[in-house]
Amino acid sequence: MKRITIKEISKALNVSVSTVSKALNDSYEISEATKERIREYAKKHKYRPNSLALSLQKKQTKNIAVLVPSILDYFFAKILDGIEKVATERGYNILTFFSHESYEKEVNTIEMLNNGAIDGFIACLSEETLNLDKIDHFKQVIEDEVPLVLYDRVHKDLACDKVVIDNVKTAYKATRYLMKIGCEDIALVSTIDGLNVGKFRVKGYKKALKKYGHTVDKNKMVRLTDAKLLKKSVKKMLLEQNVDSIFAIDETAAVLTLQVAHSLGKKIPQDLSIMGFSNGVLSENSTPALTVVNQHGAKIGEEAAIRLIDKIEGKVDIHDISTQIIRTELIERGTTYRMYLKF
Amino acid sequence: MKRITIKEISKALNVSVSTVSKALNDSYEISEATKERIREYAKKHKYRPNSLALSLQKKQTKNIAVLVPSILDYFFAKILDGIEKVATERGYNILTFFSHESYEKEVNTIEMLNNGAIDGFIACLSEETLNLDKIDHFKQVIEDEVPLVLYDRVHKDLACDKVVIDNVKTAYKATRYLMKIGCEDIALVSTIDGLNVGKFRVKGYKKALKKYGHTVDKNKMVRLTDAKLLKKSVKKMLLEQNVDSIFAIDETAAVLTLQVAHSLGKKIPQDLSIMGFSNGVLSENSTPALTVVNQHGAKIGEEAAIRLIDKIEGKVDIHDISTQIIRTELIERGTTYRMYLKF
DNA sequence: ATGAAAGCGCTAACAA
DNA sequence: TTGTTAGCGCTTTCAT
Repeated sequence: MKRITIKEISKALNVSVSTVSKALNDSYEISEATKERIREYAKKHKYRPNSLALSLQKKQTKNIAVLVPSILDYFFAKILDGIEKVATERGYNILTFFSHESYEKEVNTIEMLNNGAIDGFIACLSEETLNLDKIDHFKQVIEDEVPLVLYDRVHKDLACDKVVIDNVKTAYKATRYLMKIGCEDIALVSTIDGLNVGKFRVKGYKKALKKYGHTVDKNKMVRLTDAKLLKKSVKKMLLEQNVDSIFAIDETAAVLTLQVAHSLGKKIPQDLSIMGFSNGVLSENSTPALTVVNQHGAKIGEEAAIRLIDKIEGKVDIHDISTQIIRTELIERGTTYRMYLKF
Repeated sequence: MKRITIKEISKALNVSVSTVSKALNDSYEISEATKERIREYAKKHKYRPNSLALSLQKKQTKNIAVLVPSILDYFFAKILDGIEKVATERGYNILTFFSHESYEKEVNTIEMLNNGAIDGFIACLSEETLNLDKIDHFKQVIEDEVPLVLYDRVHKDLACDKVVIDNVKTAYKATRYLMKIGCEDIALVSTIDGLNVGKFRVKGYKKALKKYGHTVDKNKMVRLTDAKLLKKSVKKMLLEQNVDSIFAIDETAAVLTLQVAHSLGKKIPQDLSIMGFSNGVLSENSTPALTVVNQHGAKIGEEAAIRLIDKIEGKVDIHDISTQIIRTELIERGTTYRMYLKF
């Protein structure tokens, strides 16, 4: 059965299109009798207003675009889930795009969409974009006054709303916690050294070490993207260096570190404490379960969506930009040994 | 800077809107000189055609809706990733909705969208929908002749395209493999007994047992949704029953089973073999890594998208419906002990 | 080679 | 209370 239009209803019922439109929108101008007649006919023929025509007219689509580096990453999945939740509640649909860390995909997506197809953007910069340091496509969005909210991986030169965590502070907290429970030689392992957030975490780690009189030792920092190479390096470090704990600043690093430790026959946490970052399924289900600093993915997504929609609906002035910092939390589980609790 | 329209260009250049339209579409009717003038002006003022107006006119949105039970499930994330890949390649955007296994959310989503907002649906039935056995909302979509492709969790009464795996056969294969490598007492653990796919897998398991002369023993089947209860039951089973292997028909079941086995001090795979289903991050990163029957999530998504878009673009007749069965594969890893290889 | 006009489906200001 | 008309931004026939 073909979809029916307002025009066809008007013809069938011998009234004008505007009468039909008003009746269907329950306008006070139309008599109850006419309304009833029209409603009945509409219902019978399963009338559904064409959303494109509405959008064109109202100049708003109720669609928002969401750019995600990778949906296979649990942290981003949680963020997207949070975004979708709020969007649905507030009557918006989300168009999702996975950049797979490609600058080109990111640019293409934005260019394709920045033409009235959506009411706003929620995005996380791809790794390549960050490395290339090319952000003109986002600048264009801002210039066009299309609402834009960046999350997690942001850029200081982009004057728009942001929802992030404090990576430096969180890493600082995590490192300090390890010292608190008695660790003396805290190593660091990272598979995300190419990301600004990764660098921030290293910064926080170093800061904490210095603050409490420890020295930063290059030999106790393994920062590699390749899993095999990283495991090899961690193994070497564990064998050659004096290390009683490891701060793995991303989930992959944590899992790999745990595997190396197991393969070396280390008892976790007695022989070695491990602190993870971000609370994914892997961290939760490892043996032992990982102690981590958790970033609330869902919350990040929700806040980003709230902010964006507030902007879209004019509840917040388009020029009023803010950076929202979502709190992180330490979850103590099985990979850290609490010798005592200092300070 | 506000976005510019074709009308404004026409005014500025003192030509008609149709001339501008044709010029921008590189029509042969327009002189090169005029085209150049118009193109230049358009470029200078960053003209972008309004996609809504185009959609309204062409009666196609280049948007497809994707319904996913939960994006936090790695298997579904892979499927969505596959869908997005194909959609992007073929110039379509995807609107994503997460039902969180809610019938109501599913119905609302479909009703909201079935009005020209999208060109087609790709969906996986929610658990609640399956249990309620209410599928009128999908029937309506089919009746409206809006292209629809169902994946993974489908329904026999829905006459539309489907992309699935053969759950019975795959479970049969997995069970038979365990027997092949020498297992005599194969138990089954499931956390998805509420799903039709779960029931199919149990069926395949039983079928294999019978086929090779084993008896189906209720005491060796644990089917519970709650993690705590399930672990307790599995533990009990492992202590009281004679079991040399376990077929965990979903990833959660596999992980929990592994945890119980560890807690009981079982050596895996020497004391107990475990076969998982679906190859998620957990299966890959467990210790030991799980032997699993893998379902190719990305492939499922890609095929679903290809089929849908072919339907949308009329490359396939709307009434020509098919069920595509994606092959599964056994990945042998660390949780199965190969005593020998029978048959 | 260019333009006028109709139409996609709908809303809304204005008229009757 | 109901209808006429213009317009959202664009494409496309049909004139010119």
